[in-house]
Amino acid sequence: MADVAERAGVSRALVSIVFRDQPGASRETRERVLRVADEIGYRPDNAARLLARGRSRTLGVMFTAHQTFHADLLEGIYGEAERLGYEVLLSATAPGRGEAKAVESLLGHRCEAVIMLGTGAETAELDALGRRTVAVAVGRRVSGARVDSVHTAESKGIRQAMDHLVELGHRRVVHIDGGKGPGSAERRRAYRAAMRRHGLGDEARVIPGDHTEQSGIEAGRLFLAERDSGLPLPTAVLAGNDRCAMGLLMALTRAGVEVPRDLSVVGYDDSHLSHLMPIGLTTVRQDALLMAEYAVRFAVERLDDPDSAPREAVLDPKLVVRGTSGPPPADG
Amino acid sequence: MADVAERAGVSRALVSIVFRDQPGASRETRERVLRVADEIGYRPDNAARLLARGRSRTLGVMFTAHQTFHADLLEGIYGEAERLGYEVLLSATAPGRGEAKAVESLLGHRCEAVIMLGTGAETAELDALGRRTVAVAVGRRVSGARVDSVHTAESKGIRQAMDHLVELGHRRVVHIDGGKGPGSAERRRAYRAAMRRHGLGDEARVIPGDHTEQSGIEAGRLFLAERDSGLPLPTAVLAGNDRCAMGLLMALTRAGVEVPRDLSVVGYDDSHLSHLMPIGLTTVRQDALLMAEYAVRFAVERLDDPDSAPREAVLDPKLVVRGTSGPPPADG
DNA sequence: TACTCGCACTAGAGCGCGCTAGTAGAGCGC
DNA sequence: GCGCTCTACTAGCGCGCTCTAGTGCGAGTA
Repeated sequence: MADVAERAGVSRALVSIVFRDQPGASRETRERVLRVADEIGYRPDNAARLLARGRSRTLGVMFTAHQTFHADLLEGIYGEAERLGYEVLLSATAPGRGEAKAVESLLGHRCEAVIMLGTGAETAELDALGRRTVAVAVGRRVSGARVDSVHTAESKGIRQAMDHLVELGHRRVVHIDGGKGPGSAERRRAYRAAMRRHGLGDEARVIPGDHTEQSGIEAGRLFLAERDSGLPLPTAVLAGNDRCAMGLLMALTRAGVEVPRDLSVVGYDDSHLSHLMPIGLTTVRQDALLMAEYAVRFAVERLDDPDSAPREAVLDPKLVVRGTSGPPPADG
Repeated sequence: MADVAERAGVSRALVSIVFRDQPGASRETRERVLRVADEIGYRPDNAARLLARGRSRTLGVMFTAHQTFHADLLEGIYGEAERLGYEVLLSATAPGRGEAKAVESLLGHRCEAVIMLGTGAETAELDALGRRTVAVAVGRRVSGARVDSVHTAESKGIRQAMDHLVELGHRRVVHIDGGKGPGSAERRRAYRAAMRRHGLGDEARVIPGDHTEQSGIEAGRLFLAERDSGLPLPTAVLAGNDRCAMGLLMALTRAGVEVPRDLSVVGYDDSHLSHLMPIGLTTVRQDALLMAEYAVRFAVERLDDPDSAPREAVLDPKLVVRGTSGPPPADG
């Protein structure tokens, strides 16, 4: 910076003004400074900038590497953040790298806020984080913590899916649980409620799982083992999310169970994956773009007014009927 | 920091020593400082740290949000970086956010090196970047640029896949190109060479595409349209990568073309996806973990010795035969 | 005793910027 | 001529830390 100033024949302060696009420099000086900077390859140093300014205008985003829905969200986050003049830093959770680590990394790099995609953290942990910094949880309902949240009305989505299945004639509808995954508790509850509402309370069955393909595969194996020992297959399965649904589909199809003839499958997320099955996945769409926008806006607005009450955006999901759902088999 | 020093009755310098885990502080002072820091919630400020230290010990990683193979790589990168005492910052490319932007963001945050997963940049751009900072390209061969690279021996992988297909009896093997995607040029070349070697030079056919599901879908549509106008289907397709293969599979299966009975499909990457098709995808495995380790090590070693010549790690890929490849139809 | 040595600790410069307070000079009215 | 304002620019402190060059002190050595 000093070099630039000297070469351009101005003070360092003026160079600073030029690079911050602030008024107080004439048109020609501005151009001269920029030209000189370009010549000697000067680029303002972020660390020093942050230090001097006190604010980083950077949002940290924690996500899970293999969660395809997160990739959808990321795109939206980048867009909205740019529009509002914020930078985005990413930190992934992965096997061997827990949420705490990912968040520490973000905070260590001076993010002013942390947006957590699909966190599985306890309310108390979230609250602690929310008190230490600005935090937004996406894809999960949070109550009693100093954290904004953006999620879809899980119950509505599940209800739509259940109505769809029951209308097709299904009765033995099983739910594969999402474990501690975001939204799981609500989905489970909504599933139970819907079953009751349709007079199928006795048929309700929840299989523990999580939001990975693996848990879908395991559930599939379980069903097959049950069938082999004489029990009937469910006629429809409501998976915890699309990845789980994909795993289930794979396990079933490999074993010769035909979807949706023998069994219907419904996912949740409408992630990229959903279009890609040979027969499209019937699923519940969450509007990733809109969720991303809300998340960023919540973070930014709370930065401007840190003491406002935690907010919650609840978006309406929408059932997308594709090829994996159909009438139950005649003997079902 | 000053607060901590005062409360603990020591100088700021000593607090610094304690937090950097450096020798020069007695056991009890160390504990006292840490206790005090904990009490008042002090955490060292990264920006100031970087500024003062001159080094950030942070690696930047550019990746593509929806590229599942990148997620595999990320896990490996985090692991190896941690082992070597480096932090990792992520920046995604996405629609509306090009590579240049992603890289600028990383550099702006003081990453000492940039690891680019699957870059489509020109050699000249890479060279310019390599001169400005330490850069490593993963998944793509780079020559003539001041950049280290890690990739698999594309030609070997393609050759294995082609040998496999020809051995099964295929002759009309078509290649869907990966466009400007990493490794595409080599794969295309290897495909042509393999066809010639098998005496099928006249049958060689490359369809332009890229590394997305969409391009697989389009290729599928093309094949189907050709079939409808009386031309024969290819008997096997070598896709640019797994995502492309998935798209192709979807398009074909929907149209009633049965894989591998009517047509065989081979992918490239052995990403997460490959296991998930109802019939597993025959594909060429790239060892993501090993690639990640090489990438990180190259970056770190070049930081220690910036003037060393660019290095290249070429790993051996391995054909993984699953369910999408079989003998060609009798009339093929 | 006088000296070196090692350990625990401190003073203070400096990292590369942003920002506040201030200056120089041009233009204007009276 | 004077004071006034406005624009274009500058001096220099401070952000929170690291790091070099020290100081002081007790133990070991000649």
